[in-house]
Amino acid sequence: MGDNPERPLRRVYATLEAAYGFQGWWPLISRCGHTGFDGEGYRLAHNRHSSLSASERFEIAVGAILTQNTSWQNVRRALEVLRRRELLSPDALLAVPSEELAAAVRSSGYYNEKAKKLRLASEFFLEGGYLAGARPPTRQRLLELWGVGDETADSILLYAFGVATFVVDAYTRRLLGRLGLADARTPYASIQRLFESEVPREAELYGEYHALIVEHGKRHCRKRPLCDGCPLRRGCRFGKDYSPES
DNA sequence: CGCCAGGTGGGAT
DNA sequence: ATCCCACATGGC
Repeated sequence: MGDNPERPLRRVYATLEAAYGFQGWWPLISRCGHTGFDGEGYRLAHNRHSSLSASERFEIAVGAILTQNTSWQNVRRALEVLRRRELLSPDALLAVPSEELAAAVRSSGYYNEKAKKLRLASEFFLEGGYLAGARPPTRQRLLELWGVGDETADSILLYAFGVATFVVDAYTRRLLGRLGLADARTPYASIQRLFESEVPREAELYGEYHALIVEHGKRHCRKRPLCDGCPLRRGCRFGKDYSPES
């Protein structure tokens, strides 16, 4: 995958994979088998050799909500607190007072709203029986949940349930903008369609692609771009050797 | 200090 | 449909 000039997003994938290597998202604190803290990264978990437990699925959904407009660093601390207090299950989470839950996720910001979102999501998963049978909810059902929008719904579907839906986030939008493939007003669904029409519809591939975009977003494609050494310099409007064709 | 980080819902235009 | 805003912490 990667060298079809008609499909620029295949080439982008190949370039990012070559530059950063296999990512293997989603980062799961419960799979690192240790106590504490490791500076940059928890081990990645979701790859084709390992399927997820109900508890891991729930942790992913919680992380997807907590990371709304928030750095993963801050989310990770909150997840650690939740784990230490044994609140990383829908039942346990619903059993504590809202104020206590909010305090636990304080570091992730918007903690009152996020506490409410976590409670609603917990009820949703319990009542739908989604975690037990690993039977994914529909996208539409997820979107009916207060606090779950397009990106969060797709993240949960893709990373917690292995449904092949492409996740579009701020990094994705920014990258496509700089590559001249979208602009600030391109709707979520259009960007998603762009990827899904070009990239073979496989959950592993979508998961890896999104992870690579996030890595690229952190290393180079920030709001203020760091074009030095950027693997996508060629073909990017911010790069020195911009050329629309290549 | 100010800006930024893997958004979302509610309200006004 | 499309803007505008509140929501909030921690790192640089």
